[in-house]
Amino acid sequence: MALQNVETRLPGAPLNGRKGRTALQRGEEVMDSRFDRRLAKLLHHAAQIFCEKGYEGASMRDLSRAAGMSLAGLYHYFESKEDLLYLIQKHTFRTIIERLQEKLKESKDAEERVRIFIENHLEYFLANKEAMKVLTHEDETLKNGRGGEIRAIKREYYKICLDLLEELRREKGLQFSGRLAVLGLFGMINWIYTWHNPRVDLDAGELAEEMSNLFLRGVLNPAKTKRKSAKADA
Amino acid sequence: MALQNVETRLPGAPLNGRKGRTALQRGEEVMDSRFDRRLAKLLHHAAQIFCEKGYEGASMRDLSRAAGMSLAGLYHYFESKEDLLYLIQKHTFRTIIERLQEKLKESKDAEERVRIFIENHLEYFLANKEAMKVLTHEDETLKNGRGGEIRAIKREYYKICLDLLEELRREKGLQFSGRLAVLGLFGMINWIYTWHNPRVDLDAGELAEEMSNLFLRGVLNPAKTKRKSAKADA
DNA sequence: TAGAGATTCGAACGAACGTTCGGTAACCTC
DNA sequence: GAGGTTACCGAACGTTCGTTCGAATCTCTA
Repeated sequence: MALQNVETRLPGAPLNGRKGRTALQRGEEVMDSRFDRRLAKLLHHAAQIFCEKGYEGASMRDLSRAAGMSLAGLYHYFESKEDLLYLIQKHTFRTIIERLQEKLKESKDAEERVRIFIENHLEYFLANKEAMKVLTHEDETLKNGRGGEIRAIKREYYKICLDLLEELRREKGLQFSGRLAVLGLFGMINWIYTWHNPRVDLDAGELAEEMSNLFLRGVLNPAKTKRKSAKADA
Repeated sequence: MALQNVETRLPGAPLNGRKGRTALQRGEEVMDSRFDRRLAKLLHHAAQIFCEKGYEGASMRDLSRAAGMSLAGLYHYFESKEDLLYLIQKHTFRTIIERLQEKLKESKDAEERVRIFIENHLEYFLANKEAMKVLTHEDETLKNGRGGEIRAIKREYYKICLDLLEELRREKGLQFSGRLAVLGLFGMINWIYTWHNPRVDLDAGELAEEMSNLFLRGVLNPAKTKRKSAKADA
C-alpha cells in the first residue's frame, strides 16, 4: 500500500523535480519503497503533533524535532505543511472505509450492518486516536483542491452510513429522518476523542455495543412519548 | 451584567495599571459602562473570527480589521490573545448554565428536565453558533490557570446533566451508564456545529424535540436486543 | 473650561513561522 | 569504484505573529 499519490509523485522523481520519472518500480506496481516507509513514519509523527497542538499550532520545527530529521529534510517527503495534513486525512479516511467495506460483506442483516458500521468506526478510532482526531478536528482546515478531495471522501462515508440506516428503516417499516439519525450517530461516535480514557472507559468492542444499543433503541422504538408542554400556552 | 473579571480589573484602572482603582460604580454595583459594552462587541467579533479561522489561525490583526480598531488599541480591553479566548469561553459557558438553571425551575419531572437541558443547549447553540463553536472546538486550547477555570465550569455543566440523567434512571428504575449516556448526548448536541444549516435543517425547538426523542427512547427502553455474532466463533 | 483620566493610534520590537537553496553524504547499479 | 540518483542538512529568506511604547485625542467631571 503506497501512501503517496502515485499519479503525481514517485520516489526517484519525487516532488518539485519535473525531470522525467525514473520510477523505482517492480513490474507495474509501485512498491513500499524506503521512501514510502519513511513517509509513513513521518505521517505518524505528524499526526501525533497535529493531534496535540492542532494543525495551526504545530510547527514544522516540532515535527522536525519529533522525527529526528532536519527541517529542510522533511520537504523531501511532502511539498508543504498543507500537503502533510492532506496525506494524513486521506490515508486515514480511505483506510477506515476500506476496512468497513470488507466487514460489511459479512452480513446481510440491516441492523447487524449498522452495528458493524459503529464497531468498525470505534475500533479504528481508538486504535488510531491521533490520526482520527486530526481527521475530525481539522475537517475545515484544508481549502480548495485538497479540501475538496477530503470532503468528497467524507461525503462517501456519510452516504454509506445513510444507506445502511435507510435500509434498516425500510426493512422494519420505521419512520425517522435519515439525515438526523446519521448526524446524531456521527456526533456520538466522533465526540469520543474528547473524553475517552483507556484506563477508565470501555474498550472499542464494548463501547461499540453500548453505543449501538443506545442508538438503535432510539431509532427502532416507536415515538411513543409526546412532548409535555412545560408551560400552558399563553 | 459586567463581562470582565470584577475582582481583578475595573474600568478606570483596567489592565497593567496598578495605580489604584478609581472604579466607575454606582452604589455597590459595577455597571455596564462604555468599557463593558465595547468589550462585549470585541468579544463578539473575536468569536466570529476564532470560529472561522480557529484560535491559532486567527490573528490579532484580523480582529483589529473586523472591529475597526487599531491593533494596539485592542490591548486596552484585554491583556492578551489567550485572555480573549478565556473571556469568550467563560462568558458563553456561564450564560448557558445560568439560563439552564432558570429553566429547570419550571419542572420537577425527571424526563421533562432532561428535555429542558437539551432544548436549552440547542437553543443557545443555534442562537450563538460562533461562540459555541469556539467553546467546543477550542476546549483544549487554554492551559494552566485560565484553562483550569474553564475546565471547572465544564465539569459543572457535565455534572448537572449527569444528575438529571441519574434522577431519571432512579425514577424509572432503569439501568444504564450515566457517564456513557451523558457523553453520548453531549456528542450528539455538540456535533451540531459541524453540520447545521439553518436553510435546510430544523430550528432549535424542533431539533431539540427530535434529539430528545432519539436519545430518551435509547435510554428509556429496555435492552432487548442482544448482539448477534456475525461469525460463528472459531 | 481646565485638567485628569480613558481611549486610541502609528510604529516598532523580537520571535517564530513555512519554505528554499546550494551543497554534502549515503546509497545503488554497472 | 565511478557515476548518477536519493537522502539529508545548515543557513538563510521574507513574512507574519503577539505584544509594547510613547504620544495624541477624546470624554467627562469638577
